Amino acid sequence: MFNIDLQSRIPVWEQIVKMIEKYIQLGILSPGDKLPSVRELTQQIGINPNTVQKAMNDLSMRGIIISVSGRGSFVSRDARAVLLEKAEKRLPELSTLISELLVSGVSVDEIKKTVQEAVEKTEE
Amino acid sequence: MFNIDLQSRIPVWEQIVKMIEKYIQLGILSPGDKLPSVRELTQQIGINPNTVQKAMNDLSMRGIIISVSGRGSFVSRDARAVLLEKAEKRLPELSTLISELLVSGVSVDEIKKTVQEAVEKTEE
Amino acid sequence: MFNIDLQSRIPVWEQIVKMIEKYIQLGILSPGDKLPSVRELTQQIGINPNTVQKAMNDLSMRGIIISVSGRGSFVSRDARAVLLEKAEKRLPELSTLISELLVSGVSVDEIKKTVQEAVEKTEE
Amino acid sequence: MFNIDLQSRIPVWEQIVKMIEKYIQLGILSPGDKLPSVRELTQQIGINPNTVQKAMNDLSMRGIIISVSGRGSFVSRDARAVLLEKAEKRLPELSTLISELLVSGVSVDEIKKTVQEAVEKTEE
DNA sequence: GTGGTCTAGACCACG
DNA sequence: GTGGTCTAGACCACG
Repeated sequence: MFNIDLQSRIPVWEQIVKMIEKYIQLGILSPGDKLPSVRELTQQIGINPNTVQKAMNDLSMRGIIISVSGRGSFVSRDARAVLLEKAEKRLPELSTLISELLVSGVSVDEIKKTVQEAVEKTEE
Repeated sequence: MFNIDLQSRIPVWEQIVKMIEKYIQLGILSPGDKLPSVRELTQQIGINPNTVQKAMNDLSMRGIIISVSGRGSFVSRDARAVLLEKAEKRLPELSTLISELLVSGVSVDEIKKTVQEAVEKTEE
Repeated sequence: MFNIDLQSRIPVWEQIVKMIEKYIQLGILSPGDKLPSVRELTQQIGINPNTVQKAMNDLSMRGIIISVSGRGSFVSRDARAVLLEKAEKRLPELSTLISELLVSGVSVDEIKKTVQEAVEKTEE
Repeated sequence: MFNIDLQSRIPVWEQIVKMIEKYIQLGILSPGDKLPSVRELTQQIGINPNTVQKAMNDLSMRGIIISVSGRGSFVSRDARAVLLEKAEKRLPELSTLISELLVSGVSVDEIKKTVQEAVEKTEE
């Protein structure tokens, strides 16, 4: 369930954050659902509790999950809204990436084809 | 001429690399042209010489520039080819980004609009 | 009748204590009145019996209620006096909060307005 | 310079956050100023580096400081604006506290006197 | 059992 | 030297 790459330049705690966000976006985790506990995730991923805790803390501070001491962590009501808002803010990244590719000599056709394929593949 | 963001999570040396690559791609620097010296760049950007050196080493190792000791660094003949090849390899990044945006709830229309605008803006 | 916020950082047992104190202060519960049993409260609030018990112990220890084994708990004679004494001790909290708000740049007017409104709203 | 109470129910990292916020609000630290390094604070306060790091991370995520790896942490441009915004959100706390005191039997006069004194003391 | 805090300390990339 | 990441593990209050 969790594919963590310890060699990646992306910190492990961020990878955990991304994974959980993805599960929420895909509807595998819905608002109100209980997340696995820090200890469970620790065992599943085979990693230190503090690293998991850091991921949970980040999600909690951004209002994506709500952590209740002694009870567990739960997907917040507006988790998806928060994630959508975050994604909207990433649209400039898309602009930048496309500019860079074009300037490097990648053709418009190639870019549009890649975009189209990504859209189709995701919508399945 | 050099917009370096010290607060960015991208290392300064990588930002310098990107800048020089961009100048080459835009034709501001052409094959055979002499690059400013490490000293000049250091002063212009107002940064540690080692950082500039690291950027130059990276460009040199990838065959984008050729450093001749005692004479300076020059844009290589096949600099643009190297950069195109690198860009082609970045197309999967585009796929990934689009998937992530879609999964987060960003609409296909919004993405296509952003892509179109970026293309038009760059082609001007 | 009991608004318990499980997500609050304030422990549930403290929230129960506050609620009961409030009922006494508002005269909904008067000296000599019998409190609902632990069982009743447990069901009403839908929470662990130990948590309710902990709240009762605290109230009992501070002389606000008197627990008679086998008979139940009753509001003590000097419950209100105890609560007033406790409140007087909280005046420094008020000072601290106001200082913090002022130092943060909140205007004196805004603070006085908030104070006035709170007074009027409570006195109704 | 740092009064940390290890016995307090407020976590040490939060106490550090509060301290730094206060210095910014009082103008002892101004936008652009460099904060002491994690290691310096660690020694000054006599506490574990991770605890200090946690405080810095919190300030950084809320946009109050900007941490530049390898260079240090700096007070952000809009640090004071962020702090003011946070304080405005705390005005309901003031309402609640006053209501609670009144309901407990504290007189309006006593409350207004305390408010007035706090204002005068802070404005000196 | 649960999340949260804290210590002690190693290691990393960057500048 | 700097911030950031991570491990290993203890302890706490709460429920």
